[in-house]
Amino acid sequence: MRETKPKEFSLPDLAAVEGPVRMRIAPNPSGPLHVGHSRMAILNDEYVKRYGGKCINRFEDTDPARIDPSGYDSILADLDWLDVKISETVIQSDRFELYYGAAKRLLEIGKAYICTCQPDFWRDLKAKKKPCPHREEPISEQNARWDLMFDGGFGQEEASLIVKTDLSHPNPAIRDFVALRIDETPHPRTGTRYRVYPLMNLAVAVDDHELELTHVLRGKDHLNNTYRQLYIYDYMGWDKPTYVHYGRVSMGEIQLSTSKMSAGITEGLYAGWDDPQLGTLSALRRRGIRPESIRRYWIEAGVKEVDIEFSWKTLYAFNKEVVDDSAGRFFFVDEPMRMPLKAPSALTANAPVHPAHPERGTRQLEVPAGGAVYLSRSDVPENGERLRLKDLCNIVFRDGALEFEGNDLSVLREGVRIVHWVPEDSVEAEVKMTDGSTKTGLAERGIASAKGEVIQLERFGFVRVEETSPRIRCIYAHR
RNA sequence: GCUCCCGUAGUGUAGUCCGGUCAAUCAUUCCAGCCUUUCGAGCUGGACACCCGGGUUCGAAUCCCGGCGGGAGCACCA
Repeated sequence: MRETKPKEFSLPDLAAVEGPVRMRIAPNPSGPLHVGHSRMAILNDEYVKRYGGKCINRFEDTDPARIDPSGYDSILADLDWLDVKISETVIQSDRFELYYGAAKRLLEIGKAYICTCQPDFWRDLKAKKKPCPHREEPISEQNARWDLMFDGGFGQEEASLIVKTDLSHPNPAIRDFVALRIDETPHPRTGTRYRVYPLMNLAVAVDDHELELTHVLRGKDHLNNTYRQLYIYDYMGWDKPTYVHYGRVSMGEIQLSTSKMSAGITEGLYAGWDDPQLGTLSALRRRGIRPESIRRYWIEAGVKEVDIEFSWKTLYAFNKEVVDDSAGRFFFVDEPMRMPLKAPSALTANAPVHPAHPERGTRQLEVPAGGAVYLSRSDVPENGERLRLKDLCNIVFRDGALEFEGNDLSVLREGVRIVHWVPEDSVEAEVKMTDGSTKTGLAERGIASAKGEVIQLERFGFVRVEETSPRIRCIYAHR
């Protein structure tokens, strides 16, 4: 059965939808969000938008050593910028009692045990499909050890609560898993109030159930975690949400590892989390990449379980579409070379602010008689070569000067190149590129009024004007 | 090593469940042409794919088997 091709790309329908959905995004507050993270946020948001319901933000901060306290705020800001609608935010470090309760119950119904083996020893046994000596000990023993865990009778790695699955499970990743551990590291939010920390599989299963989620969307790197969490659901007799696992995204060259970005910042390699070299959302925002473009990208990528390669080219193409209509045009000359212009009189260019919108007017650029213009080094013509100075006139280059050669546009048919230029009264400007370099040059004066806007530097690319004083500073977006 | 998942053009994606209308969709990319004003703009056109091998069938991208390839997990991280 063939259906008419939808003009707009859209996500496939979710399975098992009965009324409003409840979904969640579950960031770890270890730093700001990057493009990779934006996928889960946007996908969840899209489905909640389609079916109605709620999208819950849950901070997963159950590893005190891996939290950057600024993440709680920066992630919320990033989500807001992405236009992801959060109905409610919960923080796992507020909910430890809930996890303890579930863990205690698992212990009491014989589906969990407290192990005091050396971790390596326990892992080896597991690999051999053998139970550790504590696995089948009586409940009284287990309870005694539970108390010791909480009272401080055990130190880090001396005891942990383990959920039983199936030791003979063919997949070694699914056999018994740790659910509660002891950690003395102070937590940024709760300090030393707790010393027993849940691990993700316990916390996630309990929360997904408590929050009454209908659908869980996650990367397929969590596939085995899903299988583990399902054991908890079964033991507790909970209804299961519908899981969707999407494939891995390979992002290519760009640096996305939170720890590496953080290290790069301290080393001075990057100016901050929003350095244009990075793939953080704050960096993209600075460059003028619009959230709509990112959203469209992830919608087109879909939720298939295949691994995909991220294409910056495609994202840029989408962004160009979003941004082009409102981007005013300006001339910027990189590596400027002063070229005397021999013309019979003063010249004035009336360059359109936007070629598709004549109603927005023109930029008037004056070249006085006997004056000069600047060209980019790479545009300097060869002796005898003719050029079209865009929106100004035709010239021929002879003996180090540009000679006026009328204004007849038909020369373009002969293959004469068109180049951009700036007059002598232009202002210094710099463009921060995404490879960390900076291009300096001259821009027409009018650019000073475009602060904060995304503009197109003709024949150079789209940039966002970040500062206009004391000097013009732009961040490069894409061509 | 063990386990699981996946395999349509350069990159994504539709189609695969319910085999024919698929000599395979759309987007992006790339190339060419057009355009008396830019462009890396616009328009038009073009190029590029069903991992391989068997089998079932009148007919397979779609079903079966085998191979190959890619990814993930086997953490007291998430």
